[in-house]
Amino acid sequence: MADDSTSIVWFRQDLRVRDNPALLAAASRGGPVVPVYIWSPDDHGDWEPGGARKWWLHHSLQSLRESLANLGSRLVLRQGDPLEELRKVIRYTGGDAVFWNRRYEPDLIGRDKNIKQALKNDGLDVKSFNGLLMREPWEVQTNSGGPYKVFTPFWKMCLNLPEPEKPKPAPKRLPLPSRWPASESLDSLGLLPRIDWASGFSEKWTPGEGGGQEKLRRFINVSADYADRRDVPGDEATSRLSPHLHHGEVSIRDVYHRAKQHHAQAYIRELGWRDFAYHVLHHFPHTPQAPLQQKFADFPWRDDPERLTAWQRGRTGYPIVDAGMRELWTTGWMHNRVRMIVASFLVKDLLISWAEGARWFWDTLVDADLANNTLGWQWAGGCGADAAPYFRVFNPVLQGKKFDGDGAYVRRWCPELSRLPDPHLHAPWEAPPGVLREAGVQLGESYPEPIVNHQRAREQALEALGSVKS
DNA sequence: TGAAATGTTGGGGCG
DNA sequence: ACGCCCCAACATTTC
Repeated sequence: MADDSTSIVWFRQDLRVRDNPALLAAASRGGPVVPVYIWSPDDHGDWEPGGARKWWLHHSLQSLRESLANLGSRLVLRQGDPLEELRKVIRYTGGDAVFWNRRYEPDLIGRDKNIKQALKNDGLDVKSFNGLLMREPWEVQTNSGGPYKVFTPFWKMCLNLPEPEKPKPAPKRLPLPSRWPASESLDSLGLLPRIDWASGFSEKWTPGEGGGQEKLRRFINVSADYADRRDVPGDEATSRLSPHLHHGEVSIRDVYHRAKQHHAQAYIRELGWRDFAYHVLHHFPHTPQAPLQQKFADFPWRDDPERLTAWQRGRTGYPIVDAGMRELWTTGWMHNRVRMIVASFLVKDLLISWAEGARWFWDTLVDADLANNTLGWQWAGGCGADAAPYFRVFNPVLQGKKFDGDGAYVRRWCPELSRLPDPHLHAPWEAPPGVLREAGVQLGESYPEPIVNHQRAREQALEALGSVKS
């Protein structure tokens, strides 16, 4: 292999320099390397990245540019049709190889396949790698050769397979080609919101590889408590790695091996859910749009814009639900236990379609991920893989008392309730008038009355969902 | 990765 | 001392 042959690395959902197989493959050829990112939102079909993720992407690209600068390189930013832009870069730099790490969204698999074939026809060396998952969707099969629809047997099978490889360090340096292609400015991609609703995000998040490594380090130190405390949203016992993992800023292999060293089995199992979500999405590519279980195809979900808005804005009158929705709006993220609670509330208490919830999460979550979002919402909706049975209805008051007993979470996100004593915090409408007055709470004024009666809503949901026939 | 309804048990109060 | 009731605590079943 000639030392001067130039390699293009097409960055996508792998915005890191450590343990990046495509980047390492390029670097190991010994010649110049051209890192490229192409903004092409039209390729995502109905699932163009939402507002929160675009905010994240902007900052992540900035961070990647700095990481590459530390290796003596730069990042070429382009927008438009990926094949066209790649060809322009190849022509300009005289590159003879293109490497990338695979993506798995249904719309992108087809696109990438076409690009690979076209570039091969151009006479280039084209290779793709796994930079995102412990197991790629097709690596895991039932004994009869089909896809899994239930997590536990899927995970059992995964545990029988050889371990994910150890992560590899970043390349030492990336030589520049003699001709450097033009790059658009980061601002010109228009990723930042016009109205600055994301100001709360930067207090909580540092997008990019450095921020991800920092979160990983912090989490590993407390990971011994994960199994016991991961369901307590007022604690910081979960990893908060999801947006970093989604954007590929930390390597899943890195996370896996660090967690394993610390015997964080319960956490590794959660990483397994992520692989499972990709597995299901790959084998059932219609699931972002339609329920996996056919019998739910025509379910008469309610169209109730008023209640949907109340849910979105955190004004349902159920403190744990409202706290979660406000955390989401303010920080672009929500604790996983609370995601289940608010999802159950939308789908079962309000009988609004899981798809409406998925849409809202898609636009507001910095970790919005088509596989995880689809699996999670269909789970809550009872219509997906390993779905919650229709009769499993979360009681928002009991969930609040059980997982936020000291009220730290609700008090943080619903400060207008913060002076309510613990016994009434999760059901303010049941508090005696004197207690409410004392706490400065005026139901219907400073905090909403419940928009539905949970007991009645539960019965209606059981009746409606129970009539679904297979 | 639930909750409510129903059933069972066992201890304490009390006539 | 005994039976009866109450009810909390736990277990099981049902949705």
